[in-house]
Amino acid sequence: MTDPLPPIQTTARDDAVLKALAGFVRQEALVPGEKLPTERILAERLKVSRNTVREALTRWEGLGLVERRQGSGTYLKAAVSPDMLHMPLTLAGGNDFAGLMRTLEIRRALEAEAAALCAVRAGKAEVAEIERKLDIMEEAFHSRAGMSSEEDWEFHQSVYRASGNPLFEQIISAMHELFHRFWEHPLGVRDFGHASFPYHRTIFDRIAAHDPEGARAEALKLIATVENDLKRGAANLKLLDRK
Amino acid sequence: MTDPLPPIQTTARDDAVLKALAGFVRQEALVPGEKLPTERILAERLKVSRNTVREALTRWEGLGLVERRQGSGTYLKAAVSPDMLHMPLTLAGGNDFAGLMRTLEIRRALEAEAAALCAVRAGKAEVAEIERKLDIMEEAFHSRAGMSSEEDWEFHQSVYRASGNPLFEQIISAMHELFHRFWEHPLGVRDFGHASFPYHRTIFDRIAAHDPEGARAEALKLIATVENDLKRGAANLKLLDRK
DNA sequence: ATGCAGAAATTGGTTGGACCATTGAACCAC
DNA sequence: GTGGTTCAATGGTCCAACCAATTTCTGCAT
Repeated sequence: MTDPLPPIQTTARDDAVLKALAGFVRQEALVPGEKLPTERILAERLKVSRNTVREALTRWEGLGLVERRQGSGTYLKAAVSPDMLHMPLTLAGGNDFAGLMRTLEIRRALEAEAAALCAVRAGKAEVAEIERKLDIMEEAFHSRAGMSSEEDWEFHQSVYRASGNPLFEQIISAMHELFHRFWEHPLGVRDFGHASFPYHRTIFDRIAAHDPEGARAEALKLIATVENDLKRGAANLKLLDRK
Repeated sequence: MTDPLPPIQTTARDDAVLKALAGFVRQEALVPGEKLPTERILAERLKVSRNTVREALTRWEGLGLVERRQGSGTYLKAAVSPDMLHMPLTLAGGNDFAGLMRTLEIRRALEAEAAALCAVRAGKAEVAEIERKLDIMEEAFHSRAGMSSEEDWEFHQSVYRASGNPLFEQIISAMHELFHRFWEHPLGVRDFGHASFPYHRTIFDRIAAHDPEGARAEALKLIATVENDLKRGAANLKLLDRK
């Protein structure tokens, strides 16, 4: 189905720069965190203007592949391979309550599937790692008498990782930053997330028992409690508005 | 849990440009397809260098919000609102069989949830629209004696739309082109997708009956058949390699 | 008038050079 | 050591010009 006559590329300077840079990263075996050559050096070595290099790097920065620090340098932020696919999503209106509910629906979908896959695939090491995160979370919960979003997030991430499919973690991580602020001070509901607490262990139990459908069901229950909390929070806000 | 000392932002020129431009788009009520001011005009009006304008536009271009055509102008490509959230995803390695299976797992997660939500929310009009797409698909199936990926895709899209959450369609559409090439010539399996055909109607039945869990279950079955077809295809390829 | 080829204006793409702002390391005084 | 100071390196911004693709205008032939 490939176009038999692909348009010739007479000018694609910045794209060529990115391809060359991707090759460089691969050849030098750079890992996230390392610094790549300065813009001036790249411009000189690639025989292009520094502005062109900057446009290319701006694209990668927008994709979250690199991070630029003025005065310091440009650093690799994520693994880069030549056959990667860019999927820029722009979600309109994630700031209000409705937008938050929409993102939560996506999370419910992925959370349930990740838990099910995890129950099938997680080996002993992965199960142990999840249990470790679960213990840490429960410890934090009891000592501070409330949900801790940080430890909670760590637990879920360990599940995503053990699912054997890195896409789950990528997508949910990208969304996580989006509603992070809401997660912190969630609409004035004091014991936010309290109701979801017990389901973390039930999910783990189903995963450890290698029961995919059970894990899926428990994950759905967990998200349902979070949804209820959110709705309660929204109701609170309405009351406040009306006062 | 918010960082008590967030880093201050002293300079954010291009970001400011984007914000100003977003405001401009909103004020002028520009819709996708319309042309926005030239870089030179923007630079003059915003009192910044044309380079800065270009960096900002490069970011938007990378996010798929605008399209630049040399000699013609810069055109709005998607709706833009000031409170939108960008979620650039870079998925490594979607070209091989394993990558395809990974994307399919994401699709299974979203498909099941979308079907369930659809069963809850779809009104009469949405159900009718889905049935229309289903009829078209079945018609194409019988006349051509095989699955038609185009009509099949249309059906699923109508389900995503009726879910009431645009994120489903956005995410899956972005991934769709990823495995589109595979979808066309699916690994040498002649009756690819054949097994999934009946589940389209069972999904629709569950949606029309407003049975979310039933719809979820049927959607899971459908994806399972596609997964099996894919595995068969992979086995075929292995045989071919060995010959 | 009409149609069309070529000139001219428009617009994004690229270049080179300059300067500013921030960073981090080396250095120094206490 | 601690806290400034200096200084080179680096990303951020600016400017002015030119290139390349596109669009628009112009004028001639019909």
